[in-house]
Amino acid sequence: MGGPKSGGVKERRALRTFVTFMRAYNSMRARLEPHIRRHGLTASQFGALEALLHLGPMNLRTLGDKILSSKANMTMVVDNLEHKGLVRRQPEPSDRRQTIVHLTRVGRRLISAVFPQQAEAIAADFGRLTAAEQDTLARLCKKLGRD
Amino acid sequence: MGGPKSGGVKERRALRTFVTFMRAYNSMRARLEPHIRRHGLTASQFGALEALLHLGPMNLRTLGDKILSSKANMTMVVDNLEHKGLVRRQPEPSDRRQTIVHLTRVGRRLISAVFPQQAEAIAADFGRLTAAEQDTLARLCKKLGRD
DNA sequence: ATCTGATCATTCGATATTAAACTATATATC
DNA sequence: GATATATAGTTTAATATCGAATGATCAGAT
Repeated sequence: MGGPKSGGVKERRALRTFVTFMRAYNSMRARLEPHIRRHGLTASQFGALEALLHLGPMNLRTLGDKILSSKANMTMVVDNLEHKGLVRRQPEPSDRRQTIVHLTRVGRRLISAVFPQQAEAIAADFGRLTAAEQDTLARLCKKLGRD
Repeated sequence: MGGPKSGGVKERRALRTFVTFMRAYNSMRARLEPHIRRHGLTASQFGALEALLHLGPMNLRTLGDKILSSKANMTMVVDNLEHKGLVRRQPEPSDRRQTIVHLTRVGRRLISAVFPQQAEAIAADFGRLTAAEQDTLARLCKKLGRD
């Protein structure tokens, strides 16, 4: 278990790795987010539009699961996207508890234009790593990501 | 540059790695944050208290830099910590623009108790990786984190 | 047919977060 | 010393975020 105060060797190594991991995440986010905001979108709004583009219309709950956001928050995000005319809500007759979110034509055009730029920025960012290094990173992240 | 629609091989690999990386981050955060919240602290509040414990009193700007948060946000975070009696603001006579944030005795006791538990939880989380894997992860994250 | 428990979306209240405008103070330049 | 520029912190307005409570609806059990 290590010393009583400073934590053991294992703990110190984990903390060191954790801090580096968080820094990498934040650093990448700091580089990528301004790109999205330049189009007047927040990260959540971008995530929602991207999910709708690539997975098709879905209800709020499912959309929230995709972008790792609570139900309560999705109401807000979809509200704001709706105000911008990028999505619309459609009642689901087969289950009247549900509301299906669709991209509007404007929304589809916007995310279709923004996503490739974002993908390119991500690729540029990961260009710091070789292909083999990316595969290693992905493998390690998968082990961390499971729950 | 790859195909006109789907992006090149490099881009697809980067996107795949990116998604896995984000999932790992979110998964870890989801496991660690409830732990902090059980003590009535938010992630930002925990980060601020931790910085004050390990680095000593500092002004709002510096504290914001440490926990990667804007000046405006620090005003709010420190406000809330002050309301809870965990920190106090102290005017800096040598530069009257500045306000130094100190831990109170209660705040110090709280973070001194909570931090080791959090460190332990992080260590448990990273226990999914071997020591060598953690070092590899840290090395790759360092390459991603620079800017 | 009705009751019970689960699910979907919304609302509410609190905190986080940023950008931009603002105040007060400090520093540099002339 | 006056003026210009920069910095620290706050305020404001907008969005994000969560937990908890609510209302409507659905599905399964009795």
